[in-house]
Amino acid sequence: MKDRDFDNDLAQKGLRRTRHRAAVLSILEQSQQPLSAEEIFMELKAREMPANLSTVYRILDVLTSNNMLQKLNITGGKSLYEYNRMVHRHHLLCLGCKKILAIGSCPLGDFEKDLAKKTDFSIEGHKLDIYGYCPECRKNDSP
Amino acid sequence: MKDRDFDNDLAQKGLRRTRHRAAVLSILEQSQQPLSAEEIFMELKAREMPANLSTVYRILDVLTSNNMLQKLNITGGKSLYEYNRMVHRHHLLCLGCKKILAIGSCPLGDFEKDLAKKTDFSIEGHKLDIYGYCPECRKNDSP
DNA sequence: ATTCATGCAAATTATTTGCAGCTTC
DNA sequence: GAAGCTGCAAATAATTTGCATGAAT
Repeated sequence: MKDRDFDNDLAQKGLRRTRHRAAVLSILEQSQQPLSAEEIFMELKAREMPANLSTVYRILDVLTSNNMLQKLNITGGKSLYEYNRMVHRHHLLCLGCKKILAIGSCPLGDFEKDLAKKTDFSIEGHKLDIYGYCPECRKNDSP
Repeated sequence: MKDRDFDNDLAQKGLRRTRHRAAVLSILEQSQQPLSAEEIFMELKAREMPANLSTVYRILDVLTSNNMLQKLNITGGKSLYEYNRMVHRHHLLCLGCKKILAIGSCPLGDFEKDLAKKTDFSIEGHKLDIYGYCPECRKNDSP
């Protein structure tokens, strides 16, 4: 039932509806955190719908270029993917335990307008990630 | 004479002063753009001070962990490094020609305070990259 | 003299690609 | 049936590591 919705989303974008694509969308839509290709690969296996890792990468590519997902390059290591909820979203990362929280609000609207004026760029978007230590890690590491 | 300064900087951090380290600092300090490990590798060769690529990576690592450089993971491909000028700096990337401009100002001070209050994180820093099309690329691609 | 930096080659990690067979339209 | 997914194995790209040698303290 869940996956029906994703099938429609895929069709609307003119993409073929395959079990794997719908499943990837479902996994990311349900996840609180952005996931790596490999984590998605494992979750697919857990859902009895195993796919090859390269297939996972190809699916993530298609869905990202169709704006159904967003690709995050936060760490320099592996890329993370999240369901694109179409609301403007940023991330707060814990430097200790590496957990990632999504942040709802964004203070950059006026700043971008200003910047466009100053630089004569057309501003298309931005990435903002904020780093710190979460309450738990601060407690455990207190000097 | 330039490199003397960097030697001092290295010494102050308790790091050994080697020609290669000073040269990497000098290259990045003089560069308008963040550079990749490979670009630095080539620039070292151009300056008649060739180093092995893995040495370059090791140098970039040390200098980054000592806060003399900043590592940027903007693209998901190769990491870029820039001289840490200790002023708060962000980047404006052209999606067309991939040029990167540094932006001086940052609007996030109050936002971070707010966020710290709401989430109980201690905020240590952030990364902000802004994407758009530069004047030239807009001219060339106008539909 | 000791500690650490470097070069080299080989290993690792994340991701991409070519091609044959199978699904979806 | 044609277009285009998928699996598999092999290729690539960026970065890391082990070890012997050489340079900085």
